[in-house]
Amino acid sequence: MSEIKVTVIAADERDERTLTTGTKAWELFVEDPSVIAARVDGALRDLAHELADGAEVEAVAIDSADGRDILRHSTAHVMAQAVQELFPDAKLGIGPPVENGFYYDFDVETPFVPEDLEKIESRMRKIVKEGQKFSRRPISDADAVAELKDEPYKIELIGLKGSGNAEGAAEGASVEVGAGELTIYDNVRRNGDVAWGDLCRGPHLPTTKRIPAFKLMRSAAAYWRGDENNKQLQRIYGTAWESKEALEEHLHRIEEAERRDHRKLGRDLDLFSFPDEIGSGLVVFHPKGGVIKREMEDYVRRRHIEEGFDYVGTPHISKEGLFHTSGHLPYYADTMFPPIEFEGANYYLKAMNCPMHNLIFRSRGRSYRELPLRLFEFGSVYRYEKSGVVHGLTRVRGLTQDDSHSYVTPEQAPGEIKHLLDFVLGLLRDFGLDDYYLEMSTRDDSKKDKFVGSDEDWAVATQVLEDVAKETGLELVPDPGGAAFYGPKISVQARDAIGRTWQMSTIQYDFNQPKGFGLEYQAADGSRQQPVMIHSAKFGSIERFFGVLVEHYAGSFPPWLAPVQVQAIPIAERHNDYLAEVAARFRAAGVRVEVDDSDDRMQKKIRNAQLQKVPFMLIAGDDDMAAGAVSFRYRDGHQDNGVSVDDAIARVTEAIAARTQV
RNA sequence: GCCGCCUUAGCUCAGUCGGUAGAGCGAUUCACUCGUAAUGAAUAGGUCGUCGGUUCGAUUCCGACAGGCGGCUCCA
Repeated sequence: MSEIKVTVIAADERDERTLTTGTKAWELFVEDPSVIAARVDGALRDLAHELADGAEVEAVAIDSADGRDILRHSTAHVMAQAVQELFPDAKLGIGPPVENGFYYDFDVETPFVPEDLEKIESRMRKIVKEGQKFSRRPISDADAVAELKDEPYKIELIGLKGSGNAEGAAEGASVEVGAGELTIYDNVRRNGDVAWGDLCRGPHLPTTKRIPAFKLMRSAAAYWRGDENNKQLQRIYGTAWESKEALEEHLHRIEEAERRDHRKLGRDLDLFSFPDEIGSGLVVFHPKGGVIKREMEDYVRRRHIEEGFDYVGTPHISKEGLFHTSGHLPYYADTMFPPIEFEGANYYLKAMNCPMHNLIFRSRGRSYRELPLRLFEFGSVYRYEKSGVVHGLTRVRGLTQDDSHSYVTPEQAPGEIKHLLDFVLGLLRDFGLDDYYLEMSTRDDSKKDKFVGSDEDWAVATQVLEDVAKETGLELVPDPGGAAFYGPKISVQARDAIGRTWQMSTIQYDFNQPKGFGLEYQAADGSRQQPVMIHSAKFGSIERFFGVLVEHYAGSFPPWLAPVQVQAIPIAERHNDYLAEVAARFRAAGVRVEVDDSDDRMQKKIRNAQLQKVPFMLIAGDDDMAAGAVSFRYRDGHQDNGVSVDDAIARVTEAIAARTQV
């Protein structure tokens, strides 16, 4: 038996080891049970991988990012085995790990119901307990096709791999068939019987016993290879973790997100509702939600004017010719409500504001001296969102954009885009969102019929946006195919308090609409030139931004946005008049204050104010009254007693003016 | 739009193996006036999402539609 040399890498340490030929990766890590795979020369491998001379080997722990992916992928296999044992006719789709879990798609006659998931889960526990070995077996394409003759979807994937298309075949398909040779992973029982097998490139855990904690979450339909023209398969989502504790924490995080759900908080805090009588995806703001909405709008309107925008107003509806000129009807008709026939013309609800703003630009001759010309409004638009996608405030059918269009010379465009980006990021910061990245949405060159304009114009527009985006130094994520039909866009993705990201602001470079509308300005040399227009929505939509703020703050708004800023609570009825006088002074200082003079006990009033997440509770009893003072109670329960009324007003108004959280 | 699940009082939810319903919170009224998260009592409130079908009888079974939830596709 000859010797080989390998290098074991751990953290920054490199350890040269001399081993006998045929040594498997697991032999290097026997003392560490958390190691479930190895990275050999940069590639993830099973622990059963045989090491070659000169190999560089790194342990992959189950609680690392790669380790969790492997764990979840293996758990997906166990689930698929359980499903096929319980439902022998189920055909396999794909089963990759995803963020926080995994899924596997199955073609079955009847969709899974919750009781099925329970059965599958208990069968999975049995398989885990059995300690079946994940055993890798290379196989030729032809043999694989023969062996998988009953698995039509797998055979389709093998065919795609042959055409070099596996990566694009479907999200997650690359975990089944990689670029190189095919492999099958057999699940082998302790007595050597093969219990189950699946086409898969791996790697996997050594045995099913190494799955510490998992849970099936839900089932849903999903189109085969993500294409709505294909058959729908039944997808089961699950999650798997390195320990029971980690699973519990994950489930707890889900609960936390549910606790913040803006749809629930919107009802609890009496902010807004979606009356059935009006229609799906159409929101009404109640008085308390209206306060927040108005504060948002007032502030944003003021900031736009400070940044050189002119406030304009346009109608919600227009004859169809306008949307032909803008390109909406040829390219965007599916997203618009059907027309209303009226006085011999078809009227459409507008889905975007830009055509109207173009008409304002065109209403008279324009000079280069007017540029950049910046038009801004809160424009209400209506979009026909498919019934299945409507979701709370984040996906609605009627929305209000804080929409602006900057008309500039081509030379001014980069500067204007930078101006808009700085403005947008500053606004988001003012609302407490200070963690974001940019997304660069470009045209999909393979679907040119979805986009209007020449290759050259698109190239210029994309380049200009990309240059400015890079200058910010923010993380820039490509989004191929995500552009609007008339031009590429940068969007700002903001992370909220619990790390979720939301698409907010967008900035789009448009050379098409100026052409379509025949927009022009007179240049210094007397010639007529075509401006570039730059679309920009800062919140994206008021409704969505509202929803994001509710979740970001979990309903505990900073004082400047809180519907009720101060809730005054008398200890006993005899303090009502005193607090009413104090409240009048707060009101005179511009503070939104309410006095709770109901019959409830003081403790109950505190509880109510707490549940309403009011930032300042102002309590007064005999002691305070005698001293001309009040006592603060904050949402976190801490108190500050005996504060003079003047100081109390100053404290509250300062917090409001500075837009700080308390 | 597609697949699955769901819809009972303002909210959260019981319940009826087919004989028209109940709790807690909330609301109203009365009593109580209390120093930092629920005082007590009484009262009101529901054509059981809508429309059809089966049935002597439907909130319950079946169907269609509407709305919601979770996904897929799509998106501010």
